[in-house]
Amino acid sequence: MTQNGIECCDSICVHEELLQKVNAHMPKEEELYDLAELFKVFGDSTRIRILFVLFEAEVCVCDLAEALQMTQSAVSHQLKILKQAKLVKNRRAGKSIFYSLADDHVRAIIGQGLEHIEE
Amino acid sequence: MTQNGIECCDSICVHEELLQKVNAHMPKEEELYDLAELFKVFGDSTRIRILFVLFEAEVCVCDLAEALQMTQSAVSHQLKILKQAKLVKNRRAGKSIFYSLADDHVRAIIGQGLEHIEE
DNA sequence: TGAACATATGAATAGATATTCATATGTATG
DNA sequence: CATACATATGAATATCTATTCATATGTTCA
Repeated sequence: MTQNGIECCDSICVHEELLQKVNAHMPKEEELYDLAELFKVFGDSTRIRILFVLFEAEVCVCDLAEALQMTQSAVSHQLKILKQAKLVKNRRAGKSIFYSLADDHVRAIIGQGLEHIEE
Repeated sequence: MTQNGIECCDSICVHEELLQKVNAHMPKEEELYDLAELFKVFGDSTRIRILFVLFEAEVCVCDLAEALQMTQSAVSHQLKILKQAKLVKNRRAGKSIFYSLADDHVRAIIGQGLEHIEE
């Protein structure tokens, strides 16, 4: 242990205070898991592209597939994931189903992400 | 085609205007990819937990391992990923290496994520 | 310099995931 | 009601990824 007391890492001198502070502020297991699951949804360029389309307008599945040059099935699978994460919502109009952004968190999160990578 | 012109989805009547608008605003392939890569880094509960520890203080690897009850190796591998994404930085102090948050985007992004899941 | 310690890293493995293909569900229309 | 169309979904596969294990790198100190 040195004068300032911040020396590391003998098992004897693990920083107990720090560990207690960390444990006090660490979210619960479930919240951490949900948070990771949410970001996982943003962590795929196909889904990111879908979200960028929805930034422009409410769109039906077949237009999404056309816009992104993807299979209807692939788009549909990803839309399901986006919907489960409550990032998009949909409504039926005849045979078609139109998707749109669920709320403004999507823009906010992607906006922050863009800021970070554009440094 | 119906009166209002927003009927979908015969190949004949894909919404050309929409597609053009989408293409005009869609980021480049590389930017989309980088964005997805960034969120992928947030999309793992181990890395989220590491970031929450770093919210409290600058910490060495062995304390991180202790705090999270993980192998030094596992922590080190994840720290590498966080560093590549420029979410954390490090400095050497003797034998130890201390990690800390690279900038405030990390807090902002996680904050937005927390807001979303807490609805 | 050599021993002990803190961290990094490569290879291997087990588990997760995006797309494809085939098909089911649900809706409008003749 | 039967057909065509738009979307959803289950299974299979190929790819990716987090952890583990063994070991390498880099630092301190005697």
